Amino acid sequence: MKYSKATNYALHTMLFLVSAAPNKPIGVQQLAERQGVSPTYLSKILTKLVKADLIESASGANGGYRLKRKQEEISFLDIIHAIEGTASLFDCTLNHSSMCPIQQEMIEAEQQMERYLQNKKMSELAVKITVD
Amino acid sequence: MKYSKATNYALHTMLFLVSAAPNKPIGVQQLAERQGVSPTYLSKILTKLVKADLIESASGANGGYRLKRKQEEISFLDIIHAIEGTASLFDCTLNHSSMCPIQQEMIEAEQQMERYLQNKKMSELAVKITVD
DNA sequence: GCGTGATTACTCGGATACAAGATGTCCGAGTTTGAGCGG
DNA sequence: CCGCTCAAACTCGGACATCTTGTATCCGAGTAATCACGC
Repeated sequence: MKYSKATNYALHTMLFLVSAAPNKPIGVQQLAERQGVSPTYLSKILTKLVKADLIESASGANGGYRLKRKQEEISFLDIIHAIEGTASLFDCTLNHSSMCPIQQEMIEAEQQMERYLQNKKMSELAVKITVD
Repeated sequence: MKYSKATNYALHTMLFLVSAAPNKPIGVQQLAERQGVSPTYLSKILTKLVKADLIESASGANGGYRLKRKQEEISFLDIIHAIEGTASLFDCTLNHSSMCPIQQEMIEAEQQMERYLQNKKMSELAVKITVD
């Protein structure tokens, strides 16, 4: 089990957008070059973020992507869910007579992690990245 | 990101072993049939549990698998780590100048989940499965 | 100047190629139990 | 009754085959800003 690279790209892109000027859209080329990934692939990832209503896109010349919400209203979990989906990490394929106790514990464990990510907002990190 | 089916099989097998007689080894065929999976595949999974020192195997006739530790000393995390490995869920592939702040948060989030799984012992579930 | 059209710089979406890992199967080898058989 | 041998019931491990998913590329289409040109 691993988080996908796409999640990695998404998080870093969001972090960059947060630290950039809020109004000017930033082209996908610039974002891709910064992370060493192809622009076409990154745009595919960003499309998911657009559909999740985290960012918005401006087409045409001088187009690009910019935040749609405030920093304080964007959590790690929002981004991760946009990329990885919201399905549970664990599926009990066995058809028990009753609800699977293992499944219940796994869901609870997962929620522990999600609660933390839900409370982590982009604004907390925006301070740290003045240089890098 | 998903937990693998192997983890599912491993957890259910452990739960069954916990609720069974502690001394008599249980054959892989019986375990496999119960979960609707091929015996050869399940044995491959159980080999990992053996290497993790959670269970032990007895070869030859009347052989099989049995617990190596007490119920109270086997946590969900032990089993999951045995199957999925202990590597971090998130890898920042970008080579920052400094340690990646995103990576740090993700590791912290992951530890939230692992702490919960570490504290969940098999003995807690053994009670629930009298029927199922 | 001022509209109008062409060019340019972008995003968007589908189709497709590629790679890696998860999933599952097959088979030969080693190991223990227990039954059968001969002394 | 004892000991030997042999078959049966197991696990073990490596080598495959297959399938799904993540990763990445290519290309045509649409869209908005900007520039050029003619009036």
